[in-house]
Amino acid sequence: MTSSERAESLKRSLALLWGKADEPTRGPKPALTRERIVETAIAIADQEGVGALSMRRIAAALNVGAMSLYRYVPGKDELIDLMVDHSYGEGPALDETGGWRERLEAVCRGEWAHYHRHPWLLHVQQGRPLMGPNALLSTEAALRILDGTGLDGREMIDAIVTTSSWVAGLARTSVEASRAATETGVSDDEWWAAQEPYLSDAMGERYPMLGRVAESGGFDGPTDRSFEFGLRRVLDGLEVLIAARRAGEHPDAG
Amino acid sequence: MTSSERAESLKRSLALLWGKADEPTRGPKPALTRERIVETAIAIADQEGVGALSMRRIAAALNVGAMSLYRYVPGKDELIDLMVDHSYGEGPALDETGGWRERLEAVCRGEWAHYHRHPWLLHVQQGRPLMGPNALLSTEAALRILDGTGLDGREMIDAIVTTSSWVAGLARTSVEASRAATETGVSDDEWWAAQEPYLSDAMGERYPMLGRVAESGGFDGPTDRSFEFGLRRVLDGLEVLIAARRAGEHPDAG
DNA sequence: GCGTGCTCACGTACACTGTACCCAGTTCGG
DNA sequence: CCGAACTGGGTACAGTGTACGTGAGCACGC
Repeated sequence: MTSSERAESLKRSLALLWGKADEPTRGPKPALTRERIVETAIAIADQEGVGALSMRRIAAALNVGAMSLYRYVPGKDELIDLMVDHSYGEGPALDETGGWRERLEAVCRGEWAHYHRHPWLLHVQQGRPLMGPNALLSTEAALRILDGTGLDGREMIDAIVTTSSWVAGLARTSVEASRAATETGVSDDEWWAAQEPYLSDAMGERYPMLGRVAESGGFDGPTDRSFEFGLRRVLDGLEVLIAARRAGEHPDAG
Repeated sequence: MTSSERAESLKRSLALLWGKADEPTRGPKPALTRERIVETAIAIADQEGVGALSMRRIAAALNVGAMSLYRYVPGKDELIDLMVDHSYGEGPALDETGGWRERLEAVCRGEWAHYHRHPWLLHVQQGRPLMGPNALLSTEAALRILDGTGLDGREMIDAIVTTSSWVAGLARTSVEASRAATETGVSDDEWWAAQEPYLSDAMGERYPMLGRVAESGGFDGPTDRSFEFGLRRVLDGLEVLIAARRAGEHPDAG
């Protein structure tokens, strides 16, 4: 794909996201809609994993030929762009009352649940997210939470980036662990049992800390406990900054 | 792949990681070594992206046939396991002096640099990481940092999981953004310019906060500034907990 | 020494993937 | 009513991971 081709693809995605693609009147009535394709694709990705999401698989679920999908969507990349933005439009609107901390906590819990509902979100391109209508709405809501905390624009963005990055990072290990368990049929217990001979060889000799932690049961994979722990720490860290801002400290001192 | 097949593959990976595979004496001398294959694969993944990492590509770089690699490695999954653990054995040993905060900060900076050196790490299975020798060593070193802070075993693990998750989450967006820029030839400016018409349509109407933040220049993608910001917040959050522990608070109150 | 059998490299083949291209059938505007 | 516009879909191609089979090379037991 050349540079200009990718630029063209970007324009197409944007037009699709904002529904600016003009529909023709001539010709036979379409058997499908873009929304039906997107929702079917999301259902497949949710249930069978992102690895099972192929154009042929989606087409089969819709009882059409594989190439018919390309009448509605320029390619798989653009379809995924649509899936991402569509998923952001699911949940209920956020409660806009309460302090920034409880509201930001609610956002984190929402993202945590969202990633577990749609694990494929963690496996698609997210470096330069297409800002669709629903993604914009989510960002706007998150920003509104931090309005009035004394943070400037950059800091508000960075605060949201920090919490979102943490949730995404943790959700990725959590989601992949549970997917690995169900897909491979190797349970967590079997997994650790297989590694145990090698680990216990190493522990006690060169890795004393690992041995101590293993005895206290620290190695049971990322759980909700890890989420609750991190949530408090990250919000505590933000609270330190916000308290300093409200006490009137100069930005450079934060 | 059936359940028992995956269990077998797991055992093979472990044996490879710990070098317990006994070498035969009969037959012709091998033309390759497993280490050479792993290092070549890492070089390709670093330079050309994980998408370009195919068995045929690796074999071509080593001047052998694609199937020859399967004499040294059971499959691509196991090769990636080896690549991951190999990459953990690169950096210099950590400085073991100083307070927990500066040492943990150094770990975070190390991971940040590590992910930028090997972006493919963020795209491989990490839900149930195979604990190879080098991975164990890194974990041990991180745990040792938190020894004596008053945290118990579970909390030490959760603290490390929290910082690592945040670094990984942020690195993923950062790495993908820069890769997208070089691979597609669409610069950051062009990217935002393409979206601008749609965004400015929405701003001012329904998304006032976004408009304000955009004016203050908050939307320039994840940079080192985002990293420095998050680093302070996450460590501040941990410091709140550790200070409470040292003041003798009961764990349930944290 | 020498055959036996283990181990090597590698070619072929198969089931997948995304999607470019082409063609036949449908439907509406003029 | 007829041509233009549009639809669905078949075929084909260049990729992927890897199962399987074929010879060639090397070390050991006799």
